[in-house]
Amino acid sequence: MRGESERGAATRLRILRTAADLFHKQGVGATSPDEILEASRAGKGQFYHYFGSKEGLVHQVLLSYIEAVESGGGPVNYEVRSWDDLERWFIAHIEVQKHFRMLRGCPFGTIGHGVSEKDELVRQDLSHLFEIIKNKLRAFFISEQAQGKLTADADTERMADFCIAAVQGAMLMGKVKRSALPVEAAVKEAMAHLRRYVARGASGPAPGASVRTSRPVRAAARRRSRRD
Amino acid sequence: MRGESERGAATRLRILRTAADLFHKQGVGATSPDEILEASRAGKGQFYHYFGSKEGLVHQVLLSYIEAVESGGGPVNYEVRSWDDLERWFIAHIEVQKHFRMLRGCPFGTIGHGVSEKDELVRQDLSHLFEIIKNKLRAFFISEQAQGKLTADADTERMADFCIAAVQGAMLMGKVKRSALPVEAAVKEAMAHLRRYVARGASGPAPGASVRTSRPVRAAARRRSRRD
DNA sequence: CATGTTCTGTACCTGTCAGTACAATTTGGA
DNA sequence: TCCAAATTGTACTGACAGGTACAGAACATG
Repeated sequence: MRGESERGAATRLRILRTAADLFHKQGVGATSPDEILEASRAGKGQFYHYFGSKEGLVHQVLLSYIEAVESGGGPVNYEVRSWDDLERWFIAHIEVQKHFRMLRGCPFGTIGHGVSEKDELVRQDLSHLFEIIKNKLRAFFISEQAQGKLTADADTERMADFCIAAVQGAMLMGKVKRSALPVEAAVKEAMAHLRRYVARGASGPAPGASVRTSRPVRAAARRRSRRD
Repeated sequence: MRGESERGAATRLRILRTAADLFHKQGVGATSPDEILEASRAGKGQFYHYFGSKEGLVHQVLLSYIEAVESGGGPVNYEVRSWDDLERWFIAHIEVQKHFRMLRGCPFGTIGHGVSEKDELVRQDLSHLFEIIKNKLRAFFISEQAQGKLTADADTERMADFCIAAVQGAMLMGKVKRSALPVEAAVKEAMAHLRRYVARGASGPAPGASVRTSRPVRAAARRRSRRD
């Protein structure tokens, strides 16, 4: 017998998913191994067998997030190829938050705010994760720029940083105020700002102004836990 | 003898300030009363005499933040009366973060991300705090609008929400990446966006483009703890 | 200086934290 | 079938969490 059996992999994944959900709900610090184990119906044995320590679990959770961002498995699609895609990317975050009745922020941001000097490894994982997201967004801006569709003053790196900051800040406000209004306000302004970098007379698809709910996001969010 | 003596008030304030610093540094959940008490050289007796519980302490810390925002005691000036004031408001946040070597985020945001459903009182305090800040920023936009200095599509409430979200998100990214670059990028884009609401031909002071360090902020930040 | 009040320090309590030890059980291949 | 590795549950540990009890010290006023 070598490596991991099917049963083991299932248990491991069950713990991982439960942990991710609890971390998102109440933060890493406020979540004990015991709580995760009870919710995932597993024992201490498995936990330390598969993850070694709580920090190891957090690392694995973040790796799974990175995987989801890169492969598109999560409720948010990071493959942005048009301005409408970008708008959907923004709105997807609002939808996820609404799905949890405005009780939670962004899972990445929630973990990020909990890091201190002692959690250097976690910080690096998160930094990497945000860097991946940034580069995905930036790739779109660069592509547009290469086609001459952006104004001269557009800075693709700054634009990507701005997108992420706006979304993170918006979701924090949504959680603190338990309201979607500030989130929608911030996202709307952010999107308006980015669209102003579209060069006039560019032949790209006309930027639609309507803010609609993206269906795929809703469906994906529904897949996730419904209880809080 | 009635009320609080001078000595008592001093101890109380010492605990309060130490707690605020530790909460900012490592979050509420990761800070124990014992740790606060040791750092402020006080005993358990005082702690529960003055604050009743840890939650009571958090409440008092947030009240002191509200007071600082309203009276202008802190390192950030929330009395915005010009576009340059607004730019200084943005930059002040970056300066505070730099002062702590990019190891911390915003004190409000750090506490905010730690709240869960169990901390409803804390959440309300924070919501109130952000509302005050929002209204201070909004007051400036409304004033500009009343003078016909804003374009027709400017929405003062959304603009204020956007300011706060941008700053909060920017500071989170700064902390996670331990770099001021994404913070400066996000703040620059946010400021550029807001300035585009300035009506052409308005007679207000010409929006300066330079991003300089505001001296008063530096001095105020220096007053705070230097150790991490 | 008598006295009740405020202020302060220490000892202690119960529960939970992250983690270990280890035995029991299941499993897949020879 | 038999074995060794993989998997699982339970009991236990020292450390620390938030909080209480309480006695002693300082203090303002009569």
